[in-house]
Amino acid sequence: MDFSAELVQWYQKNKRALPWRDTANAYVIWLSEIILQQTRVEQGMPYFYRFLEKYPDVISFAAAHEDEILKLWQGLGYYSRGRNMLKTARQVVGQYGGEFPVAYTELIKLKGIGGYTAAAISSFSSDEPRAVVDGNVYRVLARYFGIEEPINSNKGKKLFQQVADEVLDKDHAGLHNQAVMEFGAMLCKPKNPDCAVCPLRNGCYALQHNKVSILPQKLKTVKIRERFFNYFLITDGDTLLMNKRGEEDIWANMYDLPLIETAGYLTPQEIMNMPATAAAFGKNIVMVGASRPKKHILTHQHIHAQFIQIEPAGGEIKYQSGWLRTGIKNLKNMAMPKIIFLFLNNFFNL
DNA sequence: AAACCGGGGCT
DNA sequence: AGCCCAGGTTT
Repeated sequence: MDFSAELVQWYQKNKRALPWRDTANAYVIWLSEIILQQTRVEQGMPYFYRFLEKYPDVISFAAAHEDEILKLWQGLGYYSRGRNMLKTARQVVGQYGGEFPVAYTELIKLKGIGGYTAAAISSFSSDEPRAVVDGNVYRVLARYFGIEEPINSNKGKKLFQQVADEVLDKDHAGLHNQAVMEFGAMLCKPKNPDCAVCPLRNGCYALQHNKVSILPQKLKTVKIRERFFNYFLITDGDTLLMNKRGEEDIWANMYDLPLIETAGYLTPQEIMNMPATAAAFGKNIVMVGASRPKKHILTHQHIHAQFIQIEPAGGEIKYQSGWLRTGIKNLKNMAMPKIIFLFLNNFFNL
């Protein structure tokens, strides 16, 4: 038996009796699908009943006031779903004569209906062969077929939709779609799936390769640090003060300039007034120039750098670890981050 | 591609 | 505390 047939057989034996199943009424299916977006069945169920009782068809829904919809939606979260539903209901009444669309290409045009919901409504109401891809489908496909592409990358989304379309039973699209999702929700759960009793265990890549717990893969959004580097340009004849960076941070072991990092942006004058500046370079220093802030973008960090030229270069400087005086003619042999090289190259005409 | 939207259950 | 839920819209 193939993938789809196994799932459907499992589904027919184990499915929950849910009030929006066994209906072809696109309005009712739409109501349930919007409510169930990012929402557990148990949480959405009472709302579904309340909405259906108060608005038994799209005509009555479209006639509601937004305040009434939002009040009935209260506690469910993602309140734009309720507002979008009202827009869509009114559009269905105005443009489709109150006949809720069942074609994917029409449904996808409506507010609050994306690819998943359009596929769900069209397949459930008219068996249009469109594969649904939701959180459950990602999980089932990733595990069974061993797909390691992250589900939240553009490449991954395309790939999973493609695989879902390939395994779809096009003659029984609605049944197939419901089966995959129910299977993902009830058996192939995110944590502690019931692999021991799974009808697909023999063909499951993740189970055979001990990868159930790591699939599906998801790209975690790396938070970008905003950092503010205040560099000091201190020349003395044909030399300048440089800094060899340590092992820990970005640009490890490369050269930049003496640096005071701040938590946020400060103007050059504010930097000059900081006690840390006087402590490093002496009390009698004077700012003789400053660059505009420059932004340098790294994968995980945005560096906001500015260059402040100070004088005199006298003996008050307390050399910190890594600082060294270098001949300007040596600069061309020193490895520097691009933002430093660009500045020095421009300043000294290297 | 990432931010934003939300309450609630599970581990 | 972090992940996930029958995702979609906006920037």
